[in-house]
Amino acid sequence: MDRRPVLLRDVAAAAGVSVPTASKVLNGGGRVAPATRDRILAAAEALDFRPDALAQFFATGRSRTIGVLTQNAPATFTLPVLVGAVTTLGARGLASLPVDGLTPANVRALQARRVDGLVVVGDGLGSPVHSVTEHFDVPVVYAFGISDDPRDTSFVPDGVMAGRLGTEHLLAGGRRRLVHVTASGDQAADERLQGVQAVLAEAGLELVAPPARGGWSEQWGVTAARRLLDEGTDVDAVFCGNDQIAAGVLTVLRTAGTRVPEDVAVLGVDNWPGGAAGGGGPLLTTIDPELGALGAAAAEHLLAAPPDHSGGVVRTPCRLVAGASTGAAAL
Amino acid sequence: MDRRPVLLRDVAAAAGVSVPTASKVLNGGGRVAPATRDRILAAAEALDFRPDALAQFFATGRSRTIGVLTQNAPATFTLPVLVGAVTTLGARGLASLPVDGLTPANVRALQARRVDGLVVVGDGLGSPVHSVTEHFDVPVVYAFGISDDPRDTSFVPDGVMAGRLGTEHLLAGGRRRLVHVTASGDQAADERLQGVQAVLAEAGLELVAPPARGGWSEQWGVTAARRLLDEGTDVDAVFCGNDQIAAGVLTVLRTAGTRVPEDVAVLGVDNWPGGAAGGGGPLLTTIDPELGALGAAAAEHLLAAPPDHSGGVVRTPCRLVAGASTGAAAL
DNA sequence: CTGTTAGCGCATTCAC
DNA sequence: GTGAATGCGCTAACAG
Repeated sequence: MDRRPVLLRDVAAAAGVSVPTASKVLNGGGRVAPATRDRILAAAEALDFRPDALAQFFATGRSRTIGVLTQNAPATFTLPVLVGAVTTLGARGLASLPVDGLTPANVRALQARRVDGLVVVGDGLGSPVHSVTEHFDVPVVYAFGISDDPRDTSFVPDGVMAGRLGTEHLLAGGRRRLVHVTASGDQAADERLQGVQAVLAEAGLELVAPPARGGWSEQWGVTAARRLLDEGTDVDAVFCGNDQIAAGVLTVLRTAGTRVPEDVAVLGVDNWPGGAAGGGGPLLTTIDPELGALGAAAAEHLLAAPPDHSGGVVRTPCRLVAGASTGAAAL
Repeated sequence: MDRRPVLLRDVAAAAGVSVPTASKVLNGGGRVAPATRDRILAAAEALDFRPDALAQFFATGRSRTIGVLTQNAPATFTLPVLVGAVTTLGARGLASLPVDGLTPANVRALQARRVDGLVVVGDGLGSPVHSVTEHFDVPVVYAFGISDDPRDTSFVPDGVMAGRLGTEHLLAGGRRRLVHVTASGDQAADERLQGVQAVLAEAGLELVAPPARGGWSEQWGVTAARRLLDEGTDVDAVFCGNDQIAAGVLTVLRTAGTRVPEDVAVLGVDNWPGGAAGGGGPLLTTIDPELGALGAAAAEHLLAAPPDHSGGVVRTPCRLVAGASTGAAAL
C-alpha cells in the first residue's frame, strides 16, 4: 500500500542510464538511441514507474490546474457551465479550482495557486464581465458572459439561433400569426427577437403585433397574455423570451379557455425546470441553451489554443426541445 | 504582470533573518521570539509575499487536490453531487480532479496525481459502490452510493426522512386515506415507504391499500393510478416514490376528472424538473433530496476528519418543496 | 547521442 | 531562539 515509490532514478539505474536521459525519453523527448530508449521504456514499464506529479509540477512550473472563477456560483445558469468546464478539464487530466466571486482576494488566490489557465464564468449577457486577463500571465477565457475587454475570448449562447430555431419550429408546425413576449433592455432578449424576425422575414412574414417587452418574469407573461386577449389579437403562436414568461402565458391562455396547442402554440427559451415540463411528458416546447456544452467549449478553447489572440465573442449553439405546447409531443 | 515573484528568501532578507526562520513563522510554526516574528510577518505583508504553491506542495508532499471519482458522470443525480463537492472543496482552496468511471486506469491516474483525498460518487442506492479505499493511502469518502466495504464512510440521502416529511405534510393537510405508489426491489423505495408507514403508524393510521410497487417510470404511475380508479379505492392522497410516477398519476387523475388537490393530493420525490413544475408556480409537491448538500457534506467529511475510522452510512436530510398538488401552493 | 552539473522554492532536520 | 546544512524528484542547460 505504501511501499517506497519507484523513482526515476530507479528506472535509470535499471536501464543503465543516467536520470536525465531517462527523463527525456519518458517525456517523449529528444535525440536518444532507439536501443537505449527501448531499454528505458521497458524498465519504466517493468517497475511500474509513475512520475511524482508534484515534483514534475514544481520542476516545470506548471500546475495542471485550471482556475474556474464564477461570478455567481449559486446562480441557476452558472451551474451547468461550471459542470461542463470542470468535467471537460478533468477528462484531460487537469484539476479545477473553482472559486466564487470576482474579488481581488480570489484573483490573488488563483495566482498564488499558480493555475495554468482560467475560465471566468459570468452571469449571462446582462452585464459584461470585468476582464481579469491582465492579472494573469496564463490564458484566460470567459464563459456565459462577455469580457469588457474585446481582446478576450468570450463564449456565450447563440441567442439569434435560439430565436431562429423556435420560429422555424413554429412555421414548420403551420403557425403564421406569431407574437413575441420577452424582456426589454436585455441583450439576450434582443438577440432572440432578432432571430425571430429574421426567420419571419425570410418567410415573407412578420410578427402580428409589436414585440411585447417587459421583464423575464412569469408575471410579465401573465400581463402580456391578458393584454393580447383583451386586444383580441388574432394569434396562433406565442414565442416567449424565456420559460417563465411562457409559464405565465400558458396559465392565462388555459384559464381563458384557449386550447394549447390546438388554438395557440407556446414556446419558451431556457429549458428551465420551472416552466419546461409537467405531468404527461415534456409540456412546454423550449430552446435549451446547452450551457454544459458551452462550459466545455470554453475549457477546450483554453487547452487547444496556443493563446490565439483572436479574441472576440464565440456563440455556441442551442437546441430545440419539442414539447406538447407546440403540438410536437403528445400531452 | 510578470515581475519576478517575491520569494521567501526576500522576506527573510527584508526581515533580517534566515529563510528557515521565516518559513517557520509563516507556517504558524515553532518557537520564535515575538519581536522577530512580527518583523517577519510585517516584511511578508509589505512585500506581498505569496509562497509558491508548487514548491510548497512538492516540499510537503501534499497536492491540495482532491480526486472526485464518479461512477456515471452524465447521470442526472450525479451532477448536483459533483457540484456540491467541487464547490465546497474550492471554497477551502482545494482543487478537484473529476474523473469519470471507476476503472483501474482512473484509479491509477488519481494516485499518480497524488491527490490528498478522494470523493467517490456513486449512482444511488441501487447498487453498492466497489470500495477503492485500499488503493489509496489518503482518506476516501463515498457519496450518493454505499461502499461495499463497511469500514468506509458513505453519504446517502435519507430515504426514511423523505417518506416521513411527505407523509407529515399530507397529514397536516388533513389527508387521511393515503396510498403509496413506488418502485419494487429498490432500497431507496423501501426506505421511503418505511418512512411513510412509520408516520402513519404514529398517527394511528395505515395505508388504505397495500403499497403499489412497480417501476420508477411515469408509465407505472399511469398504470397504478388507473388501477386505483378501477378498484374504486377511496383515497385522498397519493404519495409517489418519485416525480415521474407522480406525473403519470397526475395525468390519469386529471383525465378522469379527479380534482387535484381538492379531491386527491399528489406528492412525489426527487424535485426533478420533468415532473416538479408547470405553469403557474410549483405544481407538484415533492421532496428534494438535496444532493448538492450531500456532495458538500461528503467533501467536508473528508477535510474535517483526522480519518475517523468510524465508517458506516451517513444519511443526509431532504427537504419538502410544497407545490399545488397538495394544496400547499396556489395553482 | 549521453552524462555531468545545476537549480526550481520551500520545509525540515540538526547544530549553535 | 536562530541559522547552516540538506533533500524533495524532476527537468533544463550545457559539456563531452
